[in-house]
This record gives sequence, C-alpha cells and structure tokens, in this order.
Amino acid sequence: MPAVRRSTAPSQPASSAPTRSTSAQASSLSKARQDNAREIAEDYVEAIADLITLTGEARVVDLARTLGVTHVTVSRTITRLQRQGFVRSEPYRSIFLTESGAALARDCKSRHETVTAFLRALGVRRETAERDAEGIEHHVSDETLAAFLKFLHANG
Amino acid sequence: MPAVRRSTAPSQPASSAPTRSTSAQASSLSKARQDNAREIAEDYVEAIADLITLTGEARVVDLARTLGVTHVTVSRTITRLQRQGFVRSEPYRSIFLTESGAALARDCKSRHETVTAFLRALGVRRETAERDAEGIEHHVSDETLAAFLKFLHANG
DNA sequence: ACCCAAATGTAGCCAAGGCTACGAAACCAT
DNA sequence: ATGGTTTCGTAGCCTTGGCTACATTTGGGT
Ligand SMILES: [Mn+2]
Ligand SMILES: [Mn+2]
Ligand SMILES: [Mn+2]
Ligand SMILES: [Mn+2]
Repeated sequence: MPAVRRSTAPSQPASSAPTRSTSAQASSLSKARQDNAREIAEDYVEAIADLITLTGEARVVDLARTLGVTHVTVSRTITRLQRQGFVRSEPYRSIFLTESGAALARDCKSRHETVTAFLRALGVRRETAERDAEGIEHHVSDETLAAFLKFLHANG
Repeated sequence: MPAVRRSTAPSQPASSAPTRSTSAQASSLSKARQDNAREIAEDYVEAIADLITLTGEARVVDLARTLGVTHVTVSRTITRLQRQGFVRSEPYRSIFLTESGAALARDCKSRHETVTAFLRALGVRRETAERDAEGIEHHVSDETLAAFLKFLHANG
C-alpha cells in the first residue's frame, strides 16, 4: 500500500484561494518590517534633540545611556544617520542634527507627547503610558494622531 | 596659539548630568530593539492561525503572499519559529501551530481586533485603522488594552 | 507511468542592530 | 608636561530579516 504522505490535518480544498483578498493585508504587514531602521532613527534623533536641549550637547556616551545600548552601537548608528542626512558629526566631537534631522525630531517628539497624553487621558498609569508610547509613537498615522488630539481636546 | 579644537556648539557645562534620570527612559527604549523578532513572530503565528481557519492549512506560499515577503524569508523564519517552539513543520508539508504558538496567536488576534475596533470607535477610517493597528498591536500592554476595552464598552 | 508546473528548500548575498575586546584620542588633574 | 580616566573608534563576531538564483520535491494531468 502506498505510504500515507499527506499531512495530518487538511479536510478542505485549501490553497488557491488566498491571492487577492490578502494583498491588502500584505501591504500593512510588509511595511512593518523594513520600518525597523526608521523607528531606530526616530528614537535617535529624538534622543539627540532632548540631550541638546537638556545638557547643551549630544555625546555618544550620553546617547548610549539614554538608549540603553553600548557606545559601539551608537557610534555605528550615527554613521548611518549621517549617511542618511539626519545628523552630522566629526570624530570625537558631539553630534548635531541637520535641518532634516531636527525636523524629524520635532515631529517625533510631538507624536510621542500626544500619544503619551492620550494614554494618560484614557486612565493608563504614567509609567505604562510612557513605555507603550515609546513603541506606539512609531505606528500612528496622521489620521490617527488627529483622532487622538480630538479626543484630548474633548476630554481636556 | 593652541588649536581651537572644541566643537562649534556648546556654551554650557554639559555632560555629567544624564546618568540617573535617563535610565528609566532607557528601559523603555532598549526594549523596543530586540523586540523586533518577537513582533515578527506575532505576525507569523497570527497569519498562520488565520490561514488555517480560512483555508484549512497554512502553506509557505500562502504565508508569503499574506505577509508580503518571498517564500525564502518565510521558510527561514518558520525554521526559527520551530526552534522557538511556536510551530512544527516538516519539509514540503504545511505548517502547524504548537500549543504555545496557538496561544500566542489567540492573544495577538485578540489584541489586533481590540486595537482596530478602538481606532474605529475613535473615528479613524477602516483602512487606516487596519494599517495602524498592524503596528500598534505589538506595543499595547495589558493595562492599555484594558483601557481600550473600557472605552469600547462605554462608547459601544 | 510521466512530465511539468508549482511549491519548497538551499546557497549565498546584503543591511542593520547588538555585543565584547582592544586601541587611540581627549580631557582633567596634578 | 605628564599621567590616568573617560570617551570614542575599530575589528570582528552574532542574529535576524530581506533578497535572487538555482536545486529539489510534490502533485496534478495527460
Ligand atoms: Mn520610540
Ligand atoms: Mn519617543
Ligand atoms: Mn502586526
Ligand atoms: Mn496583527
């Protein structure tokens, strides 16, 4: 008798179906992948802006402390951010934001604060709101952000 | 005269300050890094569960379409998920969720739906809600999720 | 049975984020 | 000015997510 082969589950035609209805979902999902580097960039420029405001300059060690990574990781990432035009820096000097980088930082900080305030308004504890906002901030579209602001204005 | 050295910005003591106040923030941020693989895992198990429900089985090609990546990427990721105990699969066969994987899938799907419904309730358009939820779902803590649900019940 | 198209796997490449270890530069006191 | 501490850079390693090109296995049709 022929070996049983076939998996142990099926019981339905399967296959051939998913081809069109899923493509919409695919775009939502595939996006989320490559965007990792962009999220990192956002956290960096925001941290750099904060450090400059708070201490006058952004140094590698300070960024490493703020971001919770080693100075090596910061150093290499700064190289990438410079290549992408968000910062400029010279060896052993502190780091500066370019116009583009500063603009991104402003945008990120704004989103960060809106998300945090929104979660707080919903009754989430400060610590949790801060933690969740740190991740959520990178995924709120302008439309959703507007909805958050509208809610805040209505429940101020 | 001694070369000018020093960067072109400062004007403040700088340094030495950020060391304690930043550590809280660091934990929020450092988290967001390594968690990338976990987010991917969540999207995979959720997609696998959906495919099994919809078509009876989850095959590599279907996953590739759903997730918007090539079958090669899916294949390798499945290997990792198997190593981590979320799925089991044999060469050329369809993919199954383990108990652990199924549990994670249920949790993710639940979060996904709650976030989507919440955004919809806030007035965000369906398409935008779907897209944003796909990213936000991975960053919502139990506490925040509870706040979302509370809002939904109050504004059902 | 056989053949071919589709599905899956493999090899090998890249970018990115993380790390440790170690060397070089800068800075601060003495 | 010199030396020690701190900061920064480099080398080299790992993991992961993506890809193309190519090999292999399945499975359906003739
Ligand atoms: Mn963040
Ligand atoms: Mn932030
Ligand atoms: Mn997702
Ligand atoms: Mn999802």
